[in-house]
Amino acid sequence: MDITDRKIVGILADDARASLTDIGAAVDLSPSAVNERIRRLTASGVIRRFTLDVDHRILGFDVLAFVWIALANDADEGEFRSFIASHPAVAECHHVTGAWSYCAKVRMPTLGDIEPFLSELKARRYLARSETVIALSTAAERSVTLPAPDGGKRDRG
Amino acid sequence: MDITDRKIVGILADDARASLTDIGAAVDLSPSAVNERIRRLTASGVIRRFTLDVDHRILGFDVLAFVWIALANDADEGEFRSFIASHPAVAECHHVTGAWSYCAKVRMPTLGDIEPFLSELKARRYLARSETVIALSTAAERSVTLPAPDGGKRDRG
DNA sequence: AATGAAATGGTGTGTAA
DNA sequence: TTACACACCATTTCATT
Repeated sequence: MDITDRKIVGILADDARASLTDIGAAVDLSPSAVNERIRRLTASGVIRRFTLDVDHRILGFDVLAFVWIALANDADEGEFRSFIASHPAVAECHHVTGAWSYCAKVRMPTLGDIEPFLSELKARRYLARSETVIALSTAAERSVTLPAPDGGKRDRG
Repeated sequence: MDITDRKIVGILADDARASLTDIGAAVDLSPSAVNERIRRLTASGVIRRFTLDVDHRILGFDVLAFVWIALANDADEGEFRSFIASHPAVAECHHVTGAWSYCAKVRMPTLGDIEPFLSELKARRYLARSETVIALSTAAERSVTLPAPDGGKRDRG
C-alpha cells in the first residue's frame, strides 16, 4: 500500500474501465506491473469489487431516506441484521452510537413505500421506535474516500 | 429500460468487469447487443460510471461517522455545498427534512480527525449546531439498489 | 435493435533481470 | 517486483436482417 497503489485506486475509482496502459502512463509503470498491483489490491481486500455508480432516480427509486431505528428489547439482533442486509431497499445499515441503535439508508420508488417497510420491521418485532429523515437533494457523493494528494496513512493492508 | 437492461445493470453492479460474452450468456443476447445496451445505459445516465467498492479500513479510514448539520442563519448555502462536495473526507452529504439542514457521511483516519472538521465548518461560519453519530459496525452495504427480481417500475430513462 | 464476422487492441502469462 | 514479448481473448465496428 504505497502512494502508487493509492493513485491506482483513485484512477480506478474514477473509471474502473481504465486500461492498464493508461493507468501505467499515469503512474509511470508498465501495464503488467499495474496489473500485478491491481491483482494484489484485490487479493488483499483493498478493492472489494468492481461496481457501478448508477442514477437511482432514472431506475425509478425517487426517494432516498435515512431511517433511525431503536431495536426492541426482545429483538434478535442477529436476525435483524440479516433481514436488513438482505432487504432490497436497504443501501446501507450501520450500528451507531447515540440514542438510536441503527441507521439505515434506504431507497424507495415513492414516499408511500416507506410505511410498509417500517410496518414489516414492526411486525417482525425488531422495532421499538424509529425516525425517518428524507433526503431532499444531494450535495456530495463519492464512492471512494482517499487521503488528500500529499499526506495520509501508509503500510496498511 | 426494460428487464434486460436491469439485469445487465445488476450483473455489472456485482462485477463491472464481467465480459460482454458472459453477460450475453446470462441475458440471452450477443456480445455486441450487450455492448450497445451498456453504451445506451451510459449515454442515458443510468450508469454514471464504473467504479470500485473499497475497504476503507485497510486504506486507513477507520472511522465512519454521520454529521448532522444545522446551517447558520447567515451561511451561504451554495458556498457550503461546494465546500462540502470538495472536502476529501465527505463521502455523502444530503439536504434533509427534519430538525437538521444536512446529513454528511464522513470517513476519517481517527476519531480525533472529526473535531478539526467541525472546527473548519464553524470557522467558515456555516455551522450553527451539529451532532455527530459514529458508526460502530456495518450490517448492510450495497452500491446499487434494484427492484426485486419480479416487480418494479418500467419505462424510465 | 440484434446478429455475426472481422479487425483492433487490451489482457495476462512466461521469462528474464 | 518490474519489464518485455507473445498468445489469446475481449471489445468494437460494420454490413446485414
